[in-house]
Amino acid sequence: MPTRAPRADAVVNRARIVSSARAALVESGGSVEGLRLQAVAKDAQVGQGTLYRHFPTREHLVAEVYRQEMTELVQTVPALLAEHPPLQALELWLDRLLEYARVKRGVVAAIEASAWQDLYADNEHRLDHALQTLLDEGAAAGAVREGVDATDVILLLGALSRVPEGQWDARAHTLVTVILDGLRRYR
Amino acid sequence: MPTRAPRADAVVNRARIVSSARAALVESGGSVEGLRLQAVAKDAQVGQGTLYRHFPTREHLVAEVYRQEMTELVQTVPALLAEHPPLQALELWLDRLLEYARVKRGVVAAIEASAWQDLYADNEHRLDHALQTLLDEGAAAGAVREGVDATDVILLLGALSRVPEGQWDARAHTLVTVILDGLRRYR
DNA sequence: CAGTTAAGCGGACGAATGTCCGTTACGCTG
DNA sequence: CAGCGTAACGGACATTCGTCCGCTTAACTG
Repeated sequence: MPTRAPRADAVVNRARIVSSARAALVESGGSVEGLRLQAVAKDAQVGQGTLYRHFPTREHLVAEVYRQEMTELVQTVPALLAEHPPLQALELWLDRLLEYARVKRGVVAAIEASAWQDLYADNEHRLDHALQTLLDEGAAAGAVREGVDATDVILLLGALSRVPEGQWDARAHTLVTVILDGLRRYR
Repeated sequence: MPTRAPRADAVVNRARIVSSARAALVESGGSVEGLRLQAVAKDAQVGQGTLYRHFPTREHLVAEVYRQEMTELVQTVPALLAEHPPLQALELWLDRLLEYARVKRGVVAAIEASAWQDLYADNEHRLDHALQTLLDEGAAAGAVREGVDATDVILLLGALSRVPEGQWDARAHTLVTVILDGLRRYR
């Protein structure tokens, strides 16, 4: 039962929506809740219904905009674990997340959203799975506390998406440090 | 230059708006972003403009709904500090916050909002000040890390307002524990 | 009490969101 | 290539938000 490929016009429209959303996110400083979907549809030259048909919620749209970033964050976990102890791997991974989020503020919001909804059709972008791997390896090594799962951490990392634009440098690293230290297992 | 007292009808309308908002929040499980202001105005039997005149944003409205809770959380800090070491006082205070938030899910959202806007006319409800006192005393005692301020902690506590209804028991205490342990200063 | 002032009102209005129905046009098949 | 099925479309519509203007009325003063 092979599903038919999307129509060519739908593929083009979808790409145009994503492109317009990406530009609008840059314009709004990565503010997902400030993303005006009507304006995105207009800029993409599609009707409003078309936008919602492709992306049922704004989270779906943002997740698609940042698909590449999510993939990279997920794919970097095995290499970090291969080269570093689990806790250090976790720290380096969080630093990488900070780098992404510094430039593209919507990434954290996309991560938050993807923790609660299955926004991608495959596991390649399941950042919660990747993060869970880091936590599991850390716990197995006795360096990360048990009883915390990836969703908990994503909830906490959500704080990053709420830092005002002008306070990123003052707060972001501190937040991640507190979270990381809270995850440590001290003996 | 004494300011005139509010008119009697305005006082009544304001109280009706708050009462309707409180009921609506209970109905929606404390979801602030799901609070429909038009419905609140209608239920309160006031015009839409009247609602916005009294409460310019939904955060102002929610802050008023939970004014009593905020006062109690603020006022409990000196007593906790008088009877316990700072870190333990902080822990007990966070436990108290959890109790409030368990029953009234909008309390954390009100705290979040009040960290960024001056929503109360006095300092009696400045929860960020109260929390800062706990952090300062803890740092002075060498038990809480330095370089973290109340706003950082409030950002992190924002995770609580995003825990889905059915997962509170599974996650809330863990989140607060991670935050608290991240705030500790280990030597 | 009457007159005045301005606090406070209601709801019309435009913008934005999300839904859905009639129409269009893409892609497949014979 | 023509015809058919249906994927996909545009945009009207109702709802909600937030603003603002003309009107109402509460409160003060002489």
